[in-house]
Amino acid sequence: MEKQFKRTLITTALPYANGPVHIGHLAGVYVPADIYARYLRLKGEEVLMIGGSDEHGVPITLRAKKEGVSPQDIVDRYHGIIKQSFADFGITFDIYSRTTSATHHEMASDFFRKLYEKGEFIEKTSEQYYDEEAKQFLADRYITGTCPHCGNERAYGDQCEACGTSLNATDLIDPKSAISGNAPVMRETKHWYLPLDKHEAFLRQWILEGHKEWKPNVYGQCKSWLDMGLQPRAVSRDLDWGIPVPVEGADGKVLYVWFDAPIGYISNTKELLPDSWEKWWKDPETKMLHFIGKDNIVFHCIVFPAMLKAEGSYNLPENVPANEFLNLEGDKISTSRNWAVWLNEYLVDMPGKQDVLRYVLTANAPETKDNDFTWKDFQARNNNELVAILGNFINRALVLTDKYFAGVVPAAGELTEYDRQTLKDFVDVKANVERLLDTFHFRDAQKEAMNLARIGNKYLADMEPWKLAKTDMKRVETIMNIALQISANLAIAFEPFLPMSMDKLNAMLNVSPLGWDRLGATDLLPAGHQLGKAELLFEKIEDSVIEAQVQKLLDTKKANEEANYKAKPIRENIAFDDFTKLDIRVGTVLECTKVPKADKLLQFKIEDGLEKRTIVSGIAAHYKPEELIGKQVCFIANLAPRTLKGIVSEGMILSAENADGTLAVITPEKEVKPGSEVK
RNA sequence: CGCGGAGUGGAGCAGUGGUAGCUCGUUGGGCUCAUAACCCAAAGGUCAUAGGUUCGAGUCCUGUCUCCGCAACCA
Repeated sequence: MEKQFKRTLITTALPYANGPVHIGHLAGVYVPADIYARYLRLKGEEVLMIGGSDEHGVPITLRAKKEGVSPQDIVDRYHGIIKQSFADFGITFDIYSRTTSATHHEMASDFFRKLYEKGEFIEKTSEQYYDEEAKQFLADRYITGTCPHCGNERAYGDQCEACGTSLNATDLIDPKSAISGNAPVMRETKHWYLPLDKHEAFLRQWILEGHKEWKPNVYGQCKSWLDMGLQPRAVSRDLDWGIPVPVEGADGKVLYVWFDAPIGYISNTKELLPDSWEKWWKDPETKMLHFIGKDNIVFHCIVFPAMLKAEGSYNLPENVPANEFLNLEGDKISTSRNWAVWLNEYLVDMPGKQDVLRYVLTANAPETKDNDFTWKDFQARNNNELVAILGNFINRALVLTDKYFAGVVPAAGELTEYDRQTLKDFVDVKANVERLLDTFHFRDAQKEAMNLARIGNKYLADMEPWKLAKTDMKRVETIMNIALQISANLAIAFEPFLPMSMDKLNAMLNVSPLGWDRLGATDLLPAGHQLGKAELLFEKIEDSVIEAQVQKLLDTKKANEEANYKAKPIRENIAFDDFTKLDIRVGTVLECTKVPKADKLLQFKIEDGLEKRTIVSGIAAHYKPEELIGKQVCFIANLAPRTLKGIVSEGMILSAENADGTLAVITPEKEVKPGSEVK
């Protein structure tokens, strides 16, 4: 079972280049990957860490259009910001490239062509919306129209952002092309599909039998997909931004982003190592790991391996240590709602505190379930752990040495039993940290490293060298020697986690970085060694700083809500006859129950003055059934019936909707006879 | 009976069969070298819930409830 590998290839999820990166990205993917990479490098192992921006896909083209610039301008901007953020946080990519690179275009094209020539694709023709003036097919995001649910006239073909409903392009009333503004027509288009079903048996064996050691969330989701049965997935799109499908008769078609993006891992390796990249991808002695978030599990465990397997010459990942999501102050992190801590802004507000964030995100990493980032917790971990335990211990050791020995490492004399026990604990720390890192338990590994500082604090407290200094300076020499050896060990143990602070510590100890194999040694600092200048490793963070960050979040949230609120423009005039076609009535709610197995639906029995009628309405999130019984509501009485969850709904209850999506049903000001017309 | 993850002391989290643990917080004490930091001790949990398997269950099985993500659903 235990395979031996010569080298490790680490890939990190490619962030999408239509915005900066935030703490969720860092916590879920890049910090753990970087810790792991640094750890292996410290051990002297051969390791490569690959990253890059994902720069194709529809959202980037839409954003470009909105801002009146080219897609290339958009990706250039965010690729730059993202790359800088990673560099600032000490994420040690061997290469951070991008999917618009020439190398990647060539690699992805070649990959597609090889699968094409091997007959690994199937071709299918289907009908999609086409813009005759712009002469192109329209992706769902390129179609706008009236939302059939809330009447929002600017709903997209895949989703209405006003009511949050996900839609099919064909659901939109009065669809319009986002490019020309014209009504699109249906036209046939051909696409290539990767028949995942063909690889199902292999994947089932490979994952479910061969990789039972994968994390439960990863294994569980793979099993779920495999048990549901895999379907062919389209690998091409009608779009002009992306990598052209490299076969005859594919004009105007590009590779679908999820096909092109993971190949970016390969391209970036090749860009870095044009001559030896294949060793990293095809030599079975290379161990490949994908660091990703839970949203990417299916692509990295099912789809990409199927692609690699179909191609035939590549390795498959050995493990996919996917993390869950990080929330922020109790709410889901959201780019569109600006609910995030952006890395580039953090660096402005908290200069020099990259390691603090790295520490907090690791200490509270969403390894087994979604976790919550709060500023209060950030402050507590900084002040109570980094400052009080780690920083304070280092400071105590150095200040005492400075005071008694003018900053020169004293020699250790005869060891007491207590000294020996303390030194022995080092060795255990090394073994524990290694075991935890080897199994991707970064949170626990960091905690174990922190234990070393606790051991140090306890040692000083128990030995009380400041008291002995009055009577037994010889003994103080030994004590301080040991305290300094602990400090030097800390510099090694924390190197993967807090690289910048450990650089600082190394300078304070006046040593160059020590290798991982030296961790646990008790002679890292020889007697007579002159230490550098003592500084504070970490600083306390005051309440006011934290309050400012919380306020900033609340402000942006509020500003966002207000900026988003704008009464919708009035639609074009209609003839009076059009209005009279609508039969709006008042009815009394006789019964109201929740529709089982549907989150949003309430089922009503309405007294309409004729025969009672049944209406299903999607307002369960806003009203409890009993709140509405006995009330009068307005409804459209002559809307064609429609079946929802097996119930025939005979009309539509009218309600007014706030910008934030909350609803209020429309009720007559005085009670009227059921069935009264609304005019 | 849609799929997956999760429900453990005040907070955040570990813990996949053998005396319930960690960090923070709280309370009391000690120390004073140190960034009012450090050290010790204590209080605090019927491990969501009901059954079952077992000599023994937080840990395995079954039912129920709740939360998160995905899917469906918003006439």
